[in-house]
Amino acid sequence: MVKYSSRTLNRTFAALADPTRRLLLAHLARGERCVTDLARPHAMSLPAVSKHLRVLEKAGLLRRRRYGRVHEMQLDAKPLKQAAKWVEEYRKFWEGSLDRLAVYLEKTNKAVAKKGNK
Amino acid sequence: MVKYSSRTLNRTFAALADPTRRLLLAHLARGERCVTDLARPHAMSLPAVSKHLRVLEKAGLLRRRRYGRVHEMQLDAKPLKQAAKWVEEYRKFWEGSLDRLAVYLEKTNKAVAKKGNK
DNA sequence: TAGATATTTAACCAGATGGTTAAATATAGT
DNA sequence: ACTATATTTAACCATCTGGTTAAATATCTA
Repeated sequence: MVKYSSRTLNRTFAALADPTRRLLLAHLARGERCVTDLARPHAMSLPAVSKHLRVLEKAGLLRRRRYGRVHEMQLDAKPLKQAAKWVEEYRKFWEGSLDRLAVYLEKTNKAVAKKGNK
Repeated sequence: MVKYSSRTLNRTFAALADPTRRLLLAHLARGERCVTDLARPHAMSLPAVSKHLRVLEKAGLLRRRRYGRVHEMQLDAKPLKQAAKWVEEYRKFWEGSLDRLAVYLEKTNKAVAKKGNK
């Protein structure tokens, strides 16, 4: 068993739950970018993107450095490591999904038989 | 590159962002459970747990079968597979984090030198 | 049929989220 | 000093979220 910080997982998964933020991370994965560059491909205002970046920052998924008026963002994937570990705990369950389906169908049939029909 | 359904990832990550729901999944991983059993260890009302279960269900993370008045829940981890794949795309970034830190420090020093101090 | 049990639905509430526009702040360039 | 650029902050709004309590629904048991 791995030890997880609940708050960290909350923030990490919540940050990943938004498609704009996942795209921002993907862009960051291709190098540091300033806010304006990161915002350009998104059909939304700059303040909206700024907010998304702050969410990612609070989740520890990016670091910010200021060079004059320009804020340079850098991906920090470390929180994803914990998230990945958490998800991996369930790997055996999706890998065994066919066996599980068989059990499911068997049980269903029993239940149907018990009720007489449908 | 893997193909992801954005909606599925939205729902999966959002479902995982709540600690109550993560606990419910952990309990489900130990076998099927009815709503009352799942609710017992949680310090909240039954309708609250019922809502959480519906969120998990809509995210495809559990299947529900009714035996009379009892609803039996079963973990379905398949959506986690996609989530895991998405996260894994970033593995190289957290594994290379030390190299990245070195780059970071070097750049910082350059910037500091340029500005003269602090 | 009456009463207990399992679960959901409804109505409500406070606070978070994701967006907007307008204004403020900070820096850069002329 | 003025103007342009990069970014945030503020104020606002609609919708979602996570909880509550009370009532409805469905089923089981006596």
